[in-house]
Amino acid sequence: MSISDAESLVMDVLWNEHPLSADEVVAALAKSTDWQEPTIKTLLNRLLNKGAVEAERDGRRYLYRPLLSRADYVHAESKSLLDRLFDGRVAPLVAHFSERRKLSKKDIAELKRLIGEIDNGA
Amino acid sequence: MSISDAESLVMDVLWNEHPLSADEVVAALAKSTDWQEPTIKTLLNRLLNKGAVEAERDGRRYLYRPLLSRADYVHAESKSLLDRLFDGRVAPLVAHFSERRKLSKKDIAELKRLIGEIDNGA
DNA sequence: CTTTTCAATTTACGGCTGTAATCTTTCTGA
DNA sequence: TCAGAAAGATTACAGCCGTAAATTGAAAAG
Repeated sequence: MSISDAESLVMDVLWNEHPLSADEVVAALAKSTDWQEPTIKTLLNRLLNKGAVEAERDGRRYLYRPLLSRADYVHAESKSLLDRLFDGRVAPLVAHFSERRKLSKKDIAELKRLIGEIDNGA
Repeated sequence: MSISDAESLVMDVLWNEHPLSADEVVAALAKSTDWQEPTIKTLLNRLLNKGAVEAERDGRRYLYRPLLSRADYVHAESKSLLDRLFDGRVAPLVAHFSERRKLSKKDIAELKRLIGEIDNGA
């Protein structure tokens, strides 16, 4: 039920646009990786077996679409990190990056806005 | 140079207290895992070979202490997640948890405090 | 000095992952 | 209808990981 790093790059393509044929996935990944076509076929198959994508027949080929949502994936990954390293909470992570001076201006501005939003019940 | 999940539990013990003998590490992990002693010896050795811990002879045994700091480990793990999923920034992660209503009162209070601190140059 | 006994090191092994080649099936064009 | 091509499915294989047993080496005890 868990998705490996390589598999998640395939999911990225499908989250971005779907349904797609295997060939289209291969074309999209040619830009960001140097994987051969059979490699990507393997990854699609593993994702199928895991139930992370589904395939619908379209003539002689299949069209793939994600079953797992990107938001759910992101959440599972993030929660796992927070649980392991930050007592399951978000604030200690922010504190860590703040201590290391790794918050950008943009981050700080956005955090302010978020806190403001939350404050008036948004 | 990267530390696996099982290895990180061993590091946790050493970050908590060091130097420790292998036996002491085994004793500490007996509480949280059901690993056998040889398993933990293996993990200590792998960490040694990776340079994540060092060992100092003490009679017939060794005393282990971490070379990699917990803060550096936490940072590397967190940065990797942020890079993969949140465009390398902290704020989008906070936004994600906010959208999912996964920020505790405690989180929100602490975030407010952090932003306040940053604002007057702390 | 020899034997026993620990602690550490080496070896083991199945499963998952990254990476891919090969085989099989099924359209499609001749 | 038969051969060639295209797509998917199966098989491969080395490295890492979780988990641990077996071996070695050195210290302590007799």
